[in-house]
Amino acid sequence: MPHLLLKDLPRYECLLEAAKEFPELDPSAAEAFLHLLRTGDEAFGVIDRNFSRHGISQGRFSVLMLLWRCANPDHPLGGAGAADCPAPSTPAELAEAAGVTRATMTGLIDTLERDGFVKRLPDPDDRRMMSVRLTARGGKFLQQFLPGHFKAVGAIMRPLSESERKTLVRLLGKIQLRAAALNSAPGPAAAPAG
Amino acid sequence: MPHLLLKDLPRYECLLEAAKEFPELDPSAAEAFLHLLRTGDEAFGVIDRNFSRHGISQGRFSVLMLLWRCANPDHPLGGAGAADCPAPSTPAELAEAAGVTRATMTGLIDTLERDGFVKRLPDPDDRRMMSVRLTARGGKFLQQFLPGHFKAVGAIMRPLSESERKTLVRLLGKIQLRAAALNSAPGPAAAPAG
DNA sequence: GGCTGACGGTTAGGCTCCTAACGAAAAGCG
DNA sequence: CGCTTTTCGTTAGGAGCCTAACCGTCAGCC
Repeated sequence: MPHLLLKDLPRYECLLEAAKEFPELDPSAAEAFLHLLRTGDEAFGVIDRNFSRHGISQGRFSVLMLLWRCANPDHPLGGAGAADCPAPSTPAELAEAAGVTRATMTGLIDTLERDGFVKRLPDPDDRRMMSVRLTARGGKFLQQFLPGHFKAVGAIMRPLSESERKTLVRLLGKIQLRAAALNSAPGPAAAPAG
Repeated sequence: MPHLLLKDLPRYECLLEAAKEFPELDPSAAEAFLHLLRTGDEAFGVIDRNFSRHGISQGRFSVLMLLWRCANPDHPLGGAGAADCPAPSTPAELAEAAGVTRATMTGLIDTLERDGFVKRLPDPDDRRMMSVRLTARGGKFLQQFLPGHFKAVGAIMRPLSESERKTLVRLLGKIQLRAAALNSAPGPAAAPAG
């Protein structure tokens, strides 16, 4: 599992107390932040257990989904919208789409190829390039794996009503936008006010 | 950075489309789930950049905070509430509090001790045990690091109003509870309906 | 044509996490 | 007291991610 997070989060009263000493500490922001990371971790843990039960990891799953979309352009799943779908198939494109480095993608493809889920094909036009394809075995694996995966995702979100889910997505979207801006900003610790 | 996540999330319409083929796929659940992981990742990325700027990691930070609470019991920060604070100081206790294995904690303490932030002391009563203490240098580091850290956390959450933060925490709490239950359940992929 | 620069995939080495197993020390029990 | 079981910290080995550097190939430019 990913990050490392304190098992017991500080209580809100403790944050209030600590804010007296650190004026930079915004108690409600810290509380929301800790809950966000914590919940994301816990939710990921559920599907990660499901992943490892089937002998794959999040990274490998992402690659398979991207390649699956490429193999079956009819399927709307697997990444961005089908309309602007450039069907990533080279390691560099896959790395870009999955948000990892090319080096990491090499390793992922290595193990996927070793397990027979994908295969590398040399590009006839550009001898630098490779084309990665999903094998029949890889496609079969996804067909068997996905129902359980979707079921698990549904189970996690079951406590939320439809309107609550909408609200959650809206609030998360605000944070995500903000965080993306902060992440791309080159500045030091302090953040621009805008 | 931790997980690996698709850079471009599938759009809601695509999920709707895919649900026709996979009846197990709950579109709104999948959308909320993807946003949750994605946002958590992005938010973590912001503070992780701050961490690496100061030469530490999330794991090392957690250990320092836990030890800091132990060194200054007056401080309300650093972990669970101050009331039920057993002041973790042995590697096993730290591992339990931080939610990692003892083996991982050994590695974290190794590097922290190498950098002079903590030191190991043998327990006079039980020769198996060690006591880990924050050094003056470690405390000084935290005093210098925390304001910027809190500032970054505040910056991430700035787009949300106080009431929105409350709502977010409430919704996340529901998911967290559910995910924790699913994680501790021994069953296979499918989840109990309750 | 030949040189230089950019790009594609890979390799090497590091960090953090994990599981499995170890040796030393304590605790339970005859 | 001896024996087993538990607990503590550590070590060994693996997976996934990263950055930095590499080599082969393509493209621009004289």
